[in-house]
Amino acid sequence: MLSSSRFIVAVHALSVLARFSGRGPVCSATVAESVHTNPVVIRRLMGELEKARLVRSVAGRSGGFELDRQADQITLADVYFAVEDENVFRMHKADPNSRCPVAAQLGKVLHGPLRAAECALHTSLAKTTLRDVSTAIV
Amino acid sequence: MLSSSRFIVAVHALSVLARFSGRGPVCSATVAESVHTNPVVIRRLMGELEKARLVRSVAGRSGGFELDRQADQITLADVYFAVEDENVFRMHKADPNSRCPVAAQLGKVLHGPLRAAECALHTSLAKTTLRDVSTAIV
DNA sequence: CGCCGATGTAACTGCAAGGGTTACCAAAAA
DNA sequence: TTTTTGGTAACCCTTGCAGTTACATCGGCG
Repeated sequence: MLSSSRFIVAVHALSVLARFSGRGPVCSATVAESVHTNPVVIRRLMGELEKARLVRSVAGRSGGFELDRQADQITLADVYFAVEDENVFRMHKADPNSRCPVAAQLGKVLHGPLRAAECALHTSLAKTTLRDVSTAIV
Repeated sequence: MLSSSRFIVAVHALSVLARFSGRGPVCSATVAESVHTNPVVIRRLMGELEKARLVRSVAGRSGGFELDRQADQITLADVYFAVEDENVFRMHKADPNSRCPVAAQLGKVLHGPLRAAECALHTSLAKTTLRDVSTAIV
C-alpha cells in the first residue's frame, strides 16, 4: 500500500485552516510551524489540496490558504485520495507473457479484490469529516 | 499508507505454492523465477510468512517451502498484514507538548477513525482466499 | 559417512521517493 | 513602490527496498 506521512500532514494542515476559518487566510509559515516542517513542504501539499478543491490560495501580501468548503463537507477520504497515490496497492513488474500462468494472470485476478479493498477504505474514511476532527480538538 | 510491492509478491509466491500443493516443497529459486526476482528476496519474504504460520520451510536437500494451511484457510488479509507494516497509516513526528492544540492532540483524535479504516481494509481483504486466487488461474 | 542442494542470514550496492532547504519569480495588498 | 505572500525549480540528504554475493548450516541421498 502506498504511503508517506503526507496524509497525516494534510489533515493537520486542514485542521489548522478549519480553526482559523472566517478570520482570513493562513500563511504557509504559520501552518508549517504547527506541523513542524518547512513552509515549502506545506505549499507543495496545498497545491495538491487545491487541485482537489479542498482549499484555495490567496496570493500577495497578507495572503495564504483557506478552506474551499465547509469543514463538514470535507471527509478524511477526500484528503487521503487527494494526497496519496491513486492506486493503493503497488504492483510488482507484471509479465503477461510469462510461461508461468501465475505470473501471467495474477494481475488480472487480483484486480477485483484490490479495488474492493480500496473502496472499503474510502467508505470508512468518508465517515469522518474535518469538522469532526477539529471540534474534537480543544 | 504503507507500501511496497511485497504484498503482491507474497500473494504471487503463495499462489505458486498452492499450485504445487501436495507435490512436495518448492525451492526459492523456482518461486523467484516465476516472480522475476532473486531467490534471496523470496527467502526473506518467506521468513515473514513463516512467522505468520502461512508457510513452513523444509531444510536440507530437496527442501523448499510449502503452505502451512489449506489454501482456503489463507486470506488476502492474512498475507497483507503478515508482510506489510503493522500500522497502515504513517504518522508524522508528533509533538504532544506543542503550544498548538492541533499538533498536540491530532494523533489521539485521529486514532479511532484510522483504526476503523484499517479494520475495513482487513475485512474486505479477508473475503478473498488464496484458493479463490489460485483457482482463477488456469 | 560425506556430498550436494537447499534454507538462513549478513553485508554490501544501487536506486528511487520523500522531505528539507535555498533561491528566485510573480502577484497583490499596503 | 515596497513588502509579504504563494509558486516552483533545483539541489542535497536520508531512508527503505530490491538485488546481489557470500557463506554457514542443515539434512536427504547415494
